[in-house]
Amino acid sequence: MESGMVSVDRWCAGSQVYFLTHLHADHIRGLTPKWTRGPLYCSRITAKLFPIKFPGFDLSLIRIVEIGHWHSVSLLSPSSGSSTILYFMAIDAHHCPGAVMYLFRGEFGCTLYTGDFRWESTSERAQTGRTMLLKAMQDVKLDMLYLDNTYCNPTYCFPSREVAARQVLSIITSHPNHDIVIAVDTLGKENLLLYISRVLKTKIWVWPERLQIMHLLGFHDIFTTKTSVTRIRAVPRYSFNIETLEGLNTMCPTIGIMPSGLPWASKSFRGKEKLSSESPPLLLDNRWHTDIATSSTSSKPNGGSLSSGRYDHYIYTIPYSDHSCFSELQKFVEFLKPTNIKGIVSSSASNVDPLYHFGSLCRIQQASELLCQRLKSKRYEKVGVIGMKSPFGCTSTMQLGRKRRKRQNFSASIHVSRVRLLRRERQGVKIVDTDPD
DNA sequence: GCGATCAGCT
DNA sequence: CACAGCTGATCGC
Repeated sequence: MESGMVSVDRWCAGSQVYFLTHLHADHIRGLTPKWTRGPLYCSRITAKLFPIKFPGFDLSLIRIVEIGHWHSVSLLSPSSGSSTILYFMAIDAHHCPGAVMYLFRGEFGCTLYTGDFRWESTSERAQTGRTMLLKAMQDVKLDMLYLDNTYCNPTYCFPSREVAARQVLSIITSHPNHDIVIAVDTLGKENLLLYISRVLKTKIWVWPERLQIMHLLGFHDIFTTKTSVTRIRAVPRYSFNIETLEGLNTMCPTIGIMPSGLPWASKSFRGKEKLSSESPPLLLDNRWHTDIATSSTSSKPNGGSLSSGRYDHYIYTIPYSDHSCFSELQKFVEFLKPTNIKGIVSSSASNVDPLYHFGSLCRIQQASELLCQRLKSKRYEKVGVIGMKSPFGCTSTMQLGRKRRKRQNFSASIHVSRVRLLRRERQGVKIVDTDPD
């Protein structure tokens, strides 16, 4: 296969088929309602939600990929004109509704693109995925793994969502007379809300657009837009801050719950925190990455007694994450034993290269060599292209989207040149050669 | 004027 | 630090 035939979460011109893993904003950047570049493959749930994100989108371009089934598409080599068949399967990514990983097989070999995913290896859901992957790859090795390396660092350690959900519930039940606001995005963390609703036998308020999404997802009697019927509200994360909580507390005692895998999520509130010596601190410390992760439920305010002190009086951060933690990534890689790995999130301060941590788990002998090459060339990279030897001796490439991450600290001149390079990339770099990466 | 893209922020 | 995603500025047709 030549370059530009297949794109995943990447929406530049030049591919014959386009794959979407899920509908979060950083994976659909570049996709517009006027899309005409080619067929777009996605899961059934994503297809159902699609018109909300892209009203007026030509739905005849959407191809639904059923989870757990092999699909195929014939692709044309732009230079030789010969055709080749791409086989692909979607596997539940356990991230947000509709999120899938894609397993590709073709003359280029076997590639798995996880997109954003959570691999709670002990859960029943992950067992299904494990079985599916085992069955789909029983006779082949995985040549390339594109991995959600959001938390690909041993410092990222957090419990399963089941455990985190119990922590959230415990906080709510320990504040029986408080209003509760929970920060959520436009998609994701539905299971947390469903769990709260089920156990507490209460409806949960959501904003009108979110209610529409809940209805499309099939949740009809659980959510409401009437504030009078419940003390629990799920609110947009961007509306969730110290000022909002302080404002709410002038009217009614209210606590906020921030479900996030980011260990520093609570710190972002510190800048605006107004210290009060009278009321006790309510925020959970963020040491869950060391102790709470291993305890069943620990939701007592300040239960872990962080030495650096208190955070906000109203906001609890809970390690409820839709991305895999480091140990889960490790298990995933051990399970798949890929020949090579590449992160789908480009470099940032604490997200290091998957090859650095998992290179020894790969089957390639030259892991360190590859890493050296990568470190030299990755700074300005946005677009990933896989190049693999096929069983037939030709080289193939596939264009893949990369998440954009905030830039690091650079000197002014380096920063400027990097901005320029990044800008050029965002305007669409066409990959012609096989990437040595 | 409008949609697409980007910077900045949380 | 930045999960995902908003707002407002700017670009380009």
